[in-house]
Amino acid sequence: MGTVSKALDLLDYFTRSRPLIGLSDLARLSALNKATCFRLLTELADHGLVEQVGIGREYRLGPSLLRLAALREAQVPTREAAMPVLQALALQSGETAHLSLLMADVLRPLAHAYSSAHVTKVTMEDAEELPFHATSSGLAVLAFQPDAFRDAILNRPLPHLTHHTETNPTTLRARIQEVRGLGYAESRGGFESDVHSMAVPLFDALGRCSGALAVAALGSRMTEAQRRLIRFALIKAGTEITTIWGGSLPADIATLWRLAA
Amino acid sequence: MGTVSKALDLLDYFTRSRPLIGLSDLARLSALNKATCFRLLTELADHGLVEQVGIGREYRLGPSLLRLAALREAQVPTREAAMPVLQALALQSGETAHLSLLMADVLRPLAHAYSSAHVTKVTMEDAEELPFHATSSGLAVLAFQPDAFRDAILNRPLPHLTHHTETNPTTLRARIQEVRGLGYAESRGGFESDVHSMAVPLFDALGRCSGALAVAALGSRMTEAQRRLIRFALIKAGTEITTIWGGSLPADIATLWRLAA
DNA sequence: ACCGTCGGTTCAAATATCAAACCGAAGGCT
DNA sequence: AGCCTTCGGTTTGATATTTGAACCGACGGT
Repeated sequence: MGTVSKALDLLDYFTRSRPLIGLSDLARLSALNKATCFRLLTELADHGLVEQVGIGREYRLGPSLLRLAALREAQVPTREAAMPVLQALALQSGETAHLSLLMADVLRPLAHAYSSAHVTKVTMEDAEELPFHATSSGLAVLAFQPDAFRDAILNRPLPHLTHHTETNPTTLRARIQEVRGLGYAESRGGFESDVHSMAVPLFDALGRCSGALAVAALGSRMTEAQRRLIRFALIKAGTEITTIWGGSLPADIATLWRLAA
Repeated sequence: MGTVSKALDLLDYFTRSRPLIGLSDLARLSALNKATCFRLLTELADHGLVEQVGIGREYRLGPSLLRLAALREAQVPTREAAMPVLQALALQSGETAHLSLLMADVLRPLAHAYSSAHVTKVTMEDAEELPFHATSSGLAVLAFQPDAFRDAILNRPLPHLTHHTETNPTTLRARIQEVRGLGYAESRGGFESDVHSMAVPLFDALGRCSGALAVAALGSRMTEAQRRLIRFALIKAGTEITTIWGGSLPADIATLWRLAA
């Protein structure tokens, strides 16, 4: 692994639940030498990607990220453009809606919107990464990736997260094939017990499936009528976001979704 | 310079006016070997900090930046929290308002808001960096930095940008001292001819001056009455943003601003 | 068919990383 | 107070990685 990767890996240790990390902690977390870790952090800090909160204190993500992200959004409007649709989806479905993006080879939640229809809801603040095999978003995205990518994902170890997690690559391939045939994906408690979710793929201006849009609800609320309603709302919202992104649906999906509307 | 710095420097070559860069171009721009540049880009791409638009095509900033920026904003609300105040400032002043942040050792514009009061306005899209010595924001920030930082900035070469740019370190020190005494900074055509701007420092929760708030107008519109109005609006908005950020004003500035209100 | 340039790859020579030990300062515990 | 641990940060010399120049094959223009 290259030096740059080591440095960039450090950034991923900062999460919502662990926003501040000291040098020694980070060295332990990353299994890097403390001296190396220090040098990497210093270089990251020189560019404003991390900053130190005090003098001789912990590190946190830095302000340059805001600027780079704003630049990215200016060129490829992604998050801001999708937010209104995401909020409408949460409102219509009465459940938690979230949007995930494929970042290199991991799927990460980027934005979410809650409904106030129920006091019990699926929260998204804690999720850092959505496993492909155990979430509806993951399956939706995987169904529209090149074979090599899908194979690479399915060939690495697939952790059991709940007792409902499907981890058999062959079964998963079949489920993914099914997703292509239906135009949406579904997961029942594969990521978190009691959470039932449905997702549709999103396509960007390059024609790639670069993310997924999902609605997650408590399993107990997922009646047949509710599933129909969510599927309908997802397809509508998915079409909108793909359009806003300047993307276009694969022909078969376009047909499927048109019929569902 | 370390490997990581070289990689991170690459990110700064992407701008609003040059959002897509090919490998060879970037190698030339950065004066890096093409092989090195390629490897660095590949590592950046593996983490989603850049991405390739097609196959064997140009690179652009990647989606992971959105996620990291969202994480930073979640921990240290900066941009989103200041936007409403910034917009109100543009409205009140009838001119372009902008907010800049100190990122490591450079001052960069982070957000701006326009007024529709005049069809001629100062635009901010193109500015990538605000030179400390030639902008009101730069002077405002510099006035509240540790001596070592100020000295480091003033000791490096200070480019002439217009025929009004002040580049004499001694004179600049005096102007900075003046800024501390007034509680705001002013610049007349030092960055761009015909642009007259005023700025106040902003303070974060760590007590540092980590940015500046400015109003920039065509020099011809900067009447004495207008300057008074803008100074008043800036002080009000600056107080608000510092408060929102959980920061507090240095005692002398708090007094100055209270008297001005 | 030629030329220049593109993105990407290869292999000695130069440079950065590693592990371990060390430093002064700060905080907890007895 | 005194002791002990941990903190952020620095140094060392052996080792592994990065570097840079030349080199591909492919593409587009002439």
